[in-house]
Amino acid sequence: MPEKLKRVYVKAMKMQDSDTKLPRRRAARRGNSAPTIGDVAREAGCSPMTVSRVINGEANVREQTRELVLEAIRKLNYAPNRAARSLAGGEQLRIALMFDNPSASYLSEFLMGALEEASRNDIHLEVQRCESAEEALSIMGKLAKEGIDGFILPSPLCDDQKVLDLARELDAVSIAVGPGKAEGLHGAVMIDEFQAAYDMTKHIIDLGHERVGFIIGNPEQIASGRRLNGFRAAMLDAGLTPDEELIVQGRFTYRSGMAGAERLLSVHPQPTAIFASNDDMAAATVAVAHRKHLDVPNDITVCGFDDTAMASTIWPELTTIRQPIREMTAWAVTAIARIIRSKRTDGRAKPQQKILPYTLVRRESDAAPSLARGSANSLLSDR
Amino acid sequence: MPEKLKRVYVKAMKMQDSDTKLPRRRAARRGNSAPTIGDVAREAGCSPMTVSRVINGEANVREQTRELVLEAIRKLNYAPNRAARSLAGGEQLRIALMFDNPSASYLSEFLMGALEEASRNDIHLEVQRCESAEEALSIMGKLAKEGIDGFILPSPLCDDQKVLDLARELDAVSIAVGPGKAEGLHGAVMIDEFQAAYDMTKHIIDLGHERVGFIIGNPEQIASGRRLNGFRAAMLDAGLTPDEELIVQGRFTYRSGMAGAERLLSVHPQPTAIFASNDDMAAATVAVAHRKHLDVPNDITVCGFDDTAMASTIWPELTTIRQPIREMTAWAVTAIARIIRSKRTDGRAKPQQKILPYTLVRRESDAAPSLARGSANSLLSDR
DNA sequence: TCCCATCATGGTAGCGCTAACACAAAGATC
DNA sequence: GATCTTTGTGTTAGCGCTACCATGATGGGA
Repeated sequence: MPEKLKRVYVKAMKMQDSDTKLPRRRAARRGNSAPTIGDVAREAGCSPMTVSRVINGEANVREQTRELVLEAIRKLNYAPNRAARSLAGGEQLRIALMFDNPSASYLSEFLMGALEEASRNDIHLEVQRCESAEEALSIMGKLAKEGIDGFILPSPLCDDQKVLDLARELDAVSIAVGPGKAEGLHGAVMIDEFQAAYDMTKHIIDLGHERVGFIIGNPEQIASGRRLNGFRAAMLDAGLTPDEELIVQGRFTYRSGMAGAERLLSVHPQPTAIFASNDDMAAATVAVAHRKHLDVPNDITVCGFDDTAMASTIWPELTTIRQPIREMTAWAVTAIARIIRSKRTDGRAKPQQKILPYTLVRRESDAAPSLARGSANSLLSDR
Repeated sequence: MPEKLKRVYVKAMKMQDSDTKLPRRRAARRGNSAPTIGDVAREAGCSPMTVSRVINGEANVREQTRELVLEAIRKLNYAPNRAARSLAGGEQLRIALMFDNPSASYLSEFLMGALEEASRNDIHLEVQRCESAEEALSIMGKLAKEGIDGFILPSPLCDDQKVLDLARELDAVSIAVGPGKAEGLHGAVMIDEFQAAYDMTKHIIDLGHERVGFIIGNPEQIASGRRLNGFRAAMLDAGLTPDEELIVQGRFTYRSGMAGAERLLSVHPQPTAIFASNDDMAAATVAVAHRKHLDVPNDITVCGFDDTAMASTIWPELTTIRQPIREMTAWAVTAIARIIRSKRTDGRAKPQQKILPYTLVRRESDAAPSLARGSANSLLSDR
């Protein structure tokens, strides 16, 4: 063993010598001299190969050696060079993150989750905005021709049948983020929309509300139906028959939320709570309520869904459901990587699905119904 | 020349031969066999080096050769391997994108601009969220120790003196995005906040308004003062003396916007227009106006600043100023790269500054003042 | 006791690309 | 015409890392 060590050292010394002879070469090549696997090896007294094994957590390294290497890494503050790694590894995954909804407040979460995970796994992420499903189709086609390995399709793209069809056709791996008909795709991450809506409804009921209004989301998105079903089920389970007059159609937009809220608030007796299928519509509901001089939450409880920036920007801040968007995209990225790998090895890979937990974020827009109910609308004070 | 070509061909053939002898090697190494620079060279009948030159747009390549190579590239659908490129290039820039403001609607634009540019230039981007200036400080310290090359500091981080001080101390290159005191930093990108506010004010005045209210932004951010000054200057230039009662302090938050709007709308005679220093405050102003049964824009014009998602979500959609956030971050990334390079070559680099053009986005929240002014508040119809 | 698995490690040969130099051919300069 | 430049191209030697095999040391079963 010492014999070998010596050999390594000698080689290292020789390299340094030749450096002295040709100083320009190395100095010019690498601007900042970050420590390499070789430096670590010299420090730990082993070969670069062993260091590589330790870094990659491979088996067959003696515990003692591993410790030595780890200490050397810590001492030199070594970090592996990604470029070299993926070059030598030979694997170069490219996956595209498509998104519609350019103003979606969850976009930042969405990007962050994907980005972080991609950089951790040396995956090249291509972020693609598209204004419409049609544009998505053409972009996907182009990328597929360039040989992209996978697509991440967030809602509402994964609600679009044409997009789904195309994704199925291409031989890239596609994963939906959000409640899509994942059939044909290679996987999907989502929360349990039904249960989340159920929980929120139950939360409202537990507060004491009996007349609860509901604004449905865009009928073209699958989430809308699931949320509505959750609402209905919770009402029924609480022994309350949902008043069909208090269930109105919306389209996930602020505008549609305003219209819905206007309708709901002109029903008699008025609902004491309104559960909107997303935050934009909930915010619109708050605005309409305020215009009618109803105080939120004292005269009326308003709850949203999604926990977008809107929810915590307006006043009062909205009680809503938070989706773990970041974890969802992170999972999507790793899942794609996993599927592609197993596809390259075994040939085929079975689709994966993941349901992540949501959170009911309670803020300031809900309260027990006021006792003096009915026509008594307390005037909103100026502050 | 034909003599040389032949040599190249021969070599290429030999390579293929050895491939045949050791088929596992290459096949196993690279999963998908993307064309390499060598394939292009063979196709074009020249050396890989020449192909490299063409790709990198270097001089000293005959026009005819360049065409040949370009055609080969097109034919093979070749795309350079990023990993190999940055490995061989020896340069590995790592820059951190710090951000506070987690709910900032411009975050997605912000990320997109940076991401795109970073991937174009093979720069490794590290996205870092921080909840506070303190956290930013500690993160920056940690990253600096890890040897990061640069920081991108968007507002409000670049308004914080401590952050600025730290950035100056570290030997990474820091660039502000937004109106910071860029002194000491290596550069800044921004729009002309003064002129933008001036233009918006002028737009409002040109509509016929004379009593224009203004809600100032967070006093700790430099943009606030500049926007205020722009407002004042435009009023003065139009021969209108700004009524000090109609200039109220805000803090860029929705809540502060509500308070400001309440104050402004209780002044007599009421202003016929309110210019809020950002969209959140403008949205709050719309909400307050609605609560007072003032129609926007017929009874009162409300304008914002920034063109965040909020501006185009609420109803009516806000007339506002759009900053070219995407271009700004893109510029920041390339500027950092440029500065670092010239720092490594010449030793020192002069700071860079860039002012990008903004746009006044006219939507539905502004109109000429109604003729029946004063106490006549037309009731808002239900739709 | 010998042989063959098994383990821990080292050596070698690239991954795809570019920096640096080499070199021949064609002008430019005296 | 001899020398120096310039121009267009090729050759060589890596960048930092990992796949693949080779090797030497162990250990158990024949």
